[in-house]
Amino acid sequence: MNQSGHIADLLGKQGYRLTPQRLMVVSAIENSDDHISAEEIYSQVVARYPNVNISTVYRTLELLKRLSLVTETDLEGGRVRYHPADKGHHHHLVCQECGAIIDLDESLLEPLQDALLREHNFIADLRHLAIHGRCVRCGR
Amino acid sequence: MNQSGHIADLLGKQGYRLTPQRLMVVSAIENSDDHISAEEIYSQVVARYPNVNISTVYRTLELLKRLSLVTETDLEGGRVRYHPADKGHHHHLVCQECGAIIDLDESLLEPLQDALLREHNFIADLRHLAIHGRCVRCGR
DNA sequence: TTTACTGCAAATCTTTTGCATCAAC
DNA sequence: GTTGATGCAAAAGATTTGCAGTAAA
Repeated sequence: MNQSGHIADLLGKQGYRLTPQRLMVVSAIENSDDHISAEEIYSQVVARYPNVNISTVYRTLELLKRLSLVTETDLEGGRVRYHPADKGHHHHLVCQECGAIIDLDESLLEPLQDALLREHNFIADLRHLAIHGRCVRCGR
Repeated sequence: MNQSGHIADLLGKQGYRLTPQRLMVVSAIENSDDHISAEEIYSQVVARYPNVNISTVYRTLELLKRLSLVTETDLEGGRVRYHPADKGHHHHLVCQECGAIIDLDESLLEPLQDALLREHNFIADLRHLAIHGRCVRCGR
């Protein structure tokens, strides 16, 4: 299980250079409570290091994805969000009304996963599923 | 239950002008076996009516969405797909390896829908869920 | 010193918008 | 004849890329 700062270690061990830009991108992702977008990461990094470029953020995210250190999810449409790959709970209920994002317990999806395997021989990758609908407050 | 051509009727009855461009966009959606993208609709329309503009396609889709005559789904990322709103509920298994799209029976998702309502008071809109993973042929 | 990484600017791709013209009603 | 719909061109938003300079190792 990765602790804070682990992603940077892994990068270093694999021979990737630990530039301040990369470290700040990684730390933004690790310190985010929830999924974070490229733009949000960029804002955080720029605050301390004003001349970083957003393309560096994207290139770092690309690298982290390739190494399976972060996962990307498309919770909205048109803006992808990132999240450390080993930080559990990757299911979300997204309210179409108010935009609220509710974390979903993994166990609720196990029966579905089993059924898909049984009836369709389909190995479902349910690590980052987003289910849209209406939350309690927004009712129907 | 809408028959072929019904969307155009509905548009007309609501006072929207039945331009050839609109009719062709609507017909492309109605005749598509599966979900169709804006770009694909555009190609079909341009083939017969070479000077239509893709912005017209988007404007028509926008209108049809607003009137709940078509539904949009985000099966991939970065490109949305369209589908007549009343053409049954589609769930898809999307193979990450070969891209195959397998239609999924609605009943498999009912338990999940119930569980979400029960445990989170969340009214899930599972009309167009896409589940990614690996199909039989691509194994794991 | 080497070459991976970065910043910058420009390109891409999808979708949206302003505006003058045009055609469905 | 009106007014809503279209075409065009340009903008917008997210992401990618080419290239020459820079700094991590």
